[in-house]
Amino acid sequence: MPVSKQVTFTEQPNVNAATCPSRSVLEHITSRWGVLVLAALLEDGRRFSELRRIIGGVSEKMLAQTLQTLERDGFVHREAHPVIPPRVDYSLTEVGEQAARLVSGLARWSEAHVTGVLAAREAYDNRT
Amino acid sequence: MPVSKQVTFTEQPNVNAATCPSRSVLEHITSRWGVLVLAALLEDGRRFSELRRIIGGVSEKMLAQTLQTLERDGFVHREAHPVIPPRVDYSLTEVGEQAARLVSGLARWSEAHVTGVLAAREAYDNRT
DNA sequence: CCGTATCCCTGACGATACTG
DNA sequence: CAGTATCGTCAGGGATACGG
Repeated sequence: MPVSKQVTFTEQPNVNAATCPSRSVLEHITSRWGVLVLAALLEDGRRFSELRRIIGGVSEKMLAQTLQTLERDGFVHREAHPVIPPRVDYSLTEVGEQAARLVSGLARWSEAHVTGVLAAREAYDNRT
Repeated sequence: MPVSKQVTFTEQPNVNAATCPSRSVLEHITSRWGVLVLAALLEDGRRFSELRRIIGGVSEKMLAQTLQTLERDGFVHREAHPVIPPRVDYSLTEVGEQAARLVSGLARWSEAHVTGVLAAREAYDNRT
């Protein structure tokens, strides 16, 4: 790749970071709650309330929104059972599982290096 | 991992998503400009103005802020040359290169699947 | 050239209340 | 139980101006 080219991940000229469509995919799967939802579903299919409990600190609104976004992108399958009380199961699709494995790998890498990063931060802060 | 456990990536009980320290690492390397900076540096060391040009649409403020964050975390090495006019070179550290390869992989995966995702979105929107 | 400082605004997010 | 609706807050990020 020539030096003069922009970094766009699309190989198309004149497509900058802001308008690059793959950015939206990346943002959805690496979002604050997207990562945790994918990780939770990677282990097993879940109900809404299960997800809410397993992922600590997520509001109903954000969980619903995250699940809708991931469903719309084709990463999550939603199955509503017409029973009383309502029951909805969420699971990963084929591509969703690929995505989940990738972000999960990134998360595990972060976890493995968090000590070193914390040390680096302290060293950085302690230098005048 | 037992079903009853929270998803925290730390294996520590009572540490929820919001306070999990590895989240901050993940957020820094997957941030809007973090991804693009790492990708740009993965190819080659860069000067500030080079990065600004290569990454379209980034403000000086955000580029400086992103580079500082990544430097503080120990992912980016900053070398200021005491010359007139000022010249500063940025490059990846060892861990920074690992991080860059991972996020770059995720970015390439996103790029490869963007067509399918776009189709999924349209299908989702067209169902009543 | 390489940033820092300031202002300001959008939109992400949480809290709360309500519905099928 | 599984959401939707509404409101308020506040931090991310752009624009601009200025400093070393």
